[in-house]
Amino acid sequence: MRRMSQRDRREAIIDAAIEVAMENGLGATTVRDVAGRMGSSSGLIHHYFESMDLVLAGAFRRVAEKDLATSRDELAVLGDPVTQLAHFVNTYFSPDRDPAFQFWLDAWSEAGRNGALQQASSSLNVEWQQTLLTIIESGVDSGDFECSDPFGASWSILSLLDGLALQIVAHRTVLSRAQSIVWAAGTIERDLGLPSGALRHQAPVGASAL
Amino acid sequence: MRRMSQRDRREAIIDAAIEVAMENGLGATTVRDVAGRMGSSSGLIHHYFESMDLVLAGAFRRVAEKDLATSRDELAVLGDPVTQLAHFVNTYFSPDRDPAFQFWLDAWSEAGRNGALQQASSSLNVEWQQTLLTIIESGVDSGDFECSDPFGASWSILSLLDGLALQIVAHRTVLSRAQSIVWAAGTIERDLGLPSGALRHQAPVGASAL
DNA sequence: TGCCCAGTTGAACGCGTGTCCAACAAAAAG
DNA sequence: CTTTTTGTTGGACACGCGTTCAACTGGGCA
Repeated sequence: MRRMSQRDRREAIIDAAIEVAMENGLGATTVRDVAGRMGSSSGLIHHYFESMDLVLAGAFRRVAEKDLATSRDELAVLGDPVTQLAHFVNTYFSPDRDPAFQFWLDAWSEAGRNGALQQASSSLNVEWQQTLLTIIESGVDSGDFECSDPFGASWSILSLLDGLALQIVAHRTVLSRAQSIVWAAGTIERDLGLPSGALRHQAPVGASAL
Repeated sequence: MRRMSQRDRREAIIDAAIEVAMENGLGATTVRDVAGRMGSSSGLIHHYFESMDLVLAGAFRRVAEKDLATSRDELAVLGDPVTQLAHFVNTYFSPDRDPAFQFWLDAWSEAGRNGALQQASSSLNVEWQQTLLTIIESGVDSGDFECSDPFGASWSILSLLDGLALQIVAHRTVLSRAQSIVWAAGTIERDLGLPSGALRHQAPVGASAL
């Protein structure tokens, strides 16, 4: 196996763990599978990570951080809060995000039994909520939104979206993505005092919304 | 070990599986643990269930069905739709339901990999949604609620509640139960054209709402 | 060129897993 | 009181798990 620096090897291990977890689930990701994916021996993993739990927490953290960063980058180039929120809602159920969302489901389930995972999961959930909070606050400032409790609204909206996404990813055919967008948009518009349809006036960017 | 009829033994196995899964989680529930809890040999389980996956799916189904039945019984004795919905929202985050909700988290996570679990999980989720739908429809009929899409509203409200409950159970301290009730009630009131505070005018029944 | 140390190996350890099945015992049928 | 049926036993099997560690490289420095 090609030698690497400590930094590179740690990254490579996490990369391999992500690939395996995408196929088998976080909970079913084993040391040997990760080593096999890397093309290395299994002993190598424990030379860089104290335990397998830390590898899994690292894998989740990386996937979730990248997903969040992508979302923030997309929001950054959009002008007003209404457009930003519309984009947020219209892309939340994109099939592209399904694998990352399965990671979230695994993390929420495992959080009670894996301390490192719980920490990663809860802190990243807070970051998503803060992303939403920033949009809402700027919308209240600009007069686009009417909301007396932006903090509560950010948690409510995120929870609504997560609850719907959960049905889509876990149960596949119970809810359609397009339908979920319409329902979420309606509830959020009422929550923020927006006119009906305000969050749906543009097609989702780069996402097939079936 | 005392002999039982096929029916009783199957029930006893599921009972024992539930007890174990309450402590260790669905995914960490083993044949030997279940047998030990029953005080029987481990071979007995496979005399009644083709595989361990079916035992776990059975355990989830039983817990979720009982939880649902309890909720429906409580709703049945309440008069008007507003009171029913208020009860629904005020009790959804009760600590009593935490163990059952952890079962849901496990089921949602495993659904993609355990067919029997996915079927149980998705059909029971639909039953919860239908419970909500019945309340909403009767409220629309009685003129208490204003809602053009009761079906969509039922899914949105359930998803909002699940999303909040998920934070409470998986992350423990990120959100408080009382706060979540207030947020959910606010959003639902706006969704159904209720006056602000309509769903919070009574204290939760038999639930410490910390 | 030769040494040294960091990166890497892979077998071994103890334990746990689901599944299987021949043997056993208790209840029911004759 | 036998015989048959049926619920139950518990060890065997093959495998997989996370973790450990002495032995083994191979690249960079002296």
